[in-house]
Amino acid sequence: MSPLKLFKCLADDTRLKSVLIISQSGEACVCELMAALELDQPKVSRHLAELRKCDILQDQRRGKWVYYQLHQQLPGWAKEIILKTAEENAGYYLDALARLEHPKQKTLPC
Amino acid sequence: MSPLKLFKCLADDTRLKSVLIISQSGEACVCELMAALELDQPKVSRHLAELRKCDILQDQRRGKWVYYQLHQQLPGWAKEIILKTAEENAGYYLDALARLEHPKQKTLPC
DNA sequence: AACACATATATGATATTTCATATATTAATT
DNA sequence: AATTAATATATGAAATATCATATATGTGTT
Repeated sequence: MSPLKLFKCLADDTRLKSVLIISQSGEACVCELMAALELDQPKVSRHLAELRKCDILQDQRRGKWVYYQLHQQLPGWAKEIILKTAEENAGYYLDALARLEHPKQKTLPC
Repeated sequence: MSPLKLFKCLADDTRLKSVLIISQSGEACVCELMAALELDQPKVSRHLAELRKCDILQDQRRGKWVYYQLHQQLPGWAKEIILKTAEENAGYYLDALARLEHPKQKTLPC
């Protein structure tokens, strides 16, 4: 993971919010992120694919749903940058995070 | 300084190397950065202008030379991200830093 | 001081490349 | 068949590079 690659990946509103939300919630599936970010499915999916391809996120299918979380092999410095950014800029993503339906609260399917 | 703006500004090879070099050297003028990065003058100047406009760097003219350093009002979290990135990714910019001529060592003008 | 000239930096204009979006389609799971 | 997710393609928008030119400072000469 080069620093340039990390910053390029985080230099987009959809991708940055996705990463920050996931860093705070632990994980999220595509349809939850669609609701949180208020974006259509191909758009969310494409950006998640990019984050997956540069090893910032990892995906895990559970039945119909694909859950994304921070990549296990994300270097420590990169993880610290993401967490520091999330801690100090809650206002940037907090309303989106509030729209994130968590599995246990979830009443309706996506 | 929004996190998105910071990451967008750092998402370019020339700008990221400039910021990391300056974070380690304290300051550098345009002609020193040209030598360090092995790039032509307009290219360096434009990228520095962008970093200046989004308040990551500040400039200071001393005679013919314009010196750039980290902006005094850069938020703590942003400065920490830059320093952490520099500490943990020396290999990314170290050869460029080695080409940076410092004022006291400088024998020739730019 | 006025002038010519060299050096350092910034910017305008434009071509090129990169990136994001939209729409349509396909794949996988139940 | 319905739901969830991924991808292909076309299009538009934004970032970047390049070349030329402008501005600012400094030096030397008369």
